[in-house]
Amino acid sequence: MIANLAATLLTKLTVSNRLDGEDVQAISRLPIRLRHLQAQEMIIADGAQSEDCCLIAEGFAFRAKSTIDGSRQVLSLHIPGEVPDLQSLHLHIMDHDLMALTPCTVGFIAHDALKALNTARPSVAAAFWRESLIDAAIFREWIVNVGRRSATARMAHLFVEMHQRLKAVGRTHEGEFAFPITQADLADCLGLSTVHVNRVLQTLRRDGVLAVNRADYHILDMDKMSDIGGFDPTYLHQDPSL
Amino acid sequence: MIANLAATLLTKLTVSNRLDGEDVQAISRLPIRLRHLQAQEMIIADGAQSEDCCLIAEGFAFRAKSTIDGSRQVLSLHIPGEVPDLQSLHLHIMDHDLMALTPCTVGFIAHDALKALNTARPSVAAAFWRESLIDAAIFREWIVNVGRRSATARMAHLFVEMHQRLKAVGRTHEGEFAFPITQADLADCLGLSTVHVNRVLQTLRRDGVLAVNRADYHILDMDKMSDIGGFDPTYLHQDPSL
DNA sequence: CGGACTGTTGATTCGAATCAAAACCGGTGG
DNA sequence: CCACCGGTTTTGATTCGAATCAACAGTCCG
Repeated sequence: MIANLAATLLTKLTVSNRLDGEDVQAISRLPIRLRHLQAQEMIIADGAQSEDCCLIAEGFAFRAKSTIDGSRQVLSLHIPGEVPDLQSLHLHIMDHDLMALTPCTVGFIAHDALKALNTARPSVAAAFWRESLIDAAIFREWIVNVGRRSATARMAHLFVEMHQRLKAVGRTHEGEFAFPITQADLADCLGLSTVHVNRVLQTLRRDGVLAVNRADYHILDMDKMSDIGGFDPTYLHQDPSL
Repeated sequence: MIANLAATLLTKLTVSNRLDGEDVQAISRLPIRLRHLQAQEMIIADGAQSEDCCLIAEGFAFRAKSTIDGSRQVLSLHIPGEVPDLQSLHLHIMDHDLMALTPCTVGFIAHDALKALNTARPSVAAAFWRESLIDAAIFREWIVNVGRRSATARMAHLFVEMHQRLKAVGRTHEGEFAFPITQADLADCLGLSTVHVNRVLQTLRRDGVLAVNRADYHILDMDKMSDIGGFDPTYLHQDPSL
């Protein structure tokens, strides 16, 4: 079990980082507390302080922030192998919510254990730091997305990003991937209304670039979809040598 | 000179981090190469690889990304004491532009020197990591800003944020601060058109919450401005103990 | 079967973009 | 000292993308 969890983490870490055998060993030895979560279950709430980090083993999670007038903005989507609250290692108060998007299996790793690992293995610390910087790079792209792209481009960009990230951990099959998100949550990712999300989805389907069947997304024409979204993968920093 | 640059960096670092005497010494000994920049001068371009980080000593800088259709989104604004391209330490290719907003004095610090410092003094490494996480926290808030807030709220939020950050390094006087930005650049920060920025500015002035005289911004009613922007300072993580 | 989400459709409104032009400002040079 | 210039700010008229409001259909599940 725990071995499986660590393996998921390692799969993700090695997308963007080089780790040697000792690093892998040390990570595999991390004590991880398993937990199962329901869809929409809160993992850590805005304002809370936590003593551990959450590793997603199976399912999707998201981070979000609510404004006073009740509207919500999703800040990031997280896939298996990611640690969406890695920042809590150094920022001790949450400035947003972390929630399960779908039913999830997650592992909790104590801050103390992670800190000890970082001290013992600087290369692992560097990898985690780099992961948190990639996180920030994705935030930057999302600022561009909601700030300057049309509704259609935004949505296309998000789909290509999710495909690219899932592909890197082997969770796609020729443009197809599981993406279990409601249109309402999509709207909160993109800064749009659900009604408009629904309409934009229809045009993407009508134009033959996307097929959706429940949670099964299929990007039928990746080049066209990338074009529509103005997608450039540089910001994902998936090449460990760069 | 170099001592002055390091002092500016230390002022900023100690807003959010605890550093001991040895840390301060080590930072003060960093070799820094001085440079003067004109307004709108490129510091590092999207796609470039750099060997050093840029410390702002005087003036303002910004990071921005351009979409294919030519529009631009500003991702962050940077004030004296900040290192806007700290991420280049671990992400070796730029995924956005870094430019001077105003005439700037900046110091360049070699990656090698910073990496040596991080190895020698883990507490400094932790401080820099934390700084980069605060950077990410600000990105998150900006996603909310452009994604879910009205034009007026966005602008108010940005003004309060800038005031709060400048205040922390002693660059405000009772709601007044120098903020030398054109309405066009403001528009690119907020995902708005310049025309609309101009109109929103007028309403803020008319409502008596803001006075602007060239680059001199004066928030006349901080509570009201914070209210309009829905501002909550938690995300700035200015308390080193949290 | 009924109820609660989720997705879909249509009609209407509204905030902000766009287009276009004028006013303003600081600097430069004749 | 004033005419001129480029950049910035301001104003008005119009258009447009997306939100809102409201209702209805589909699907899952107890």
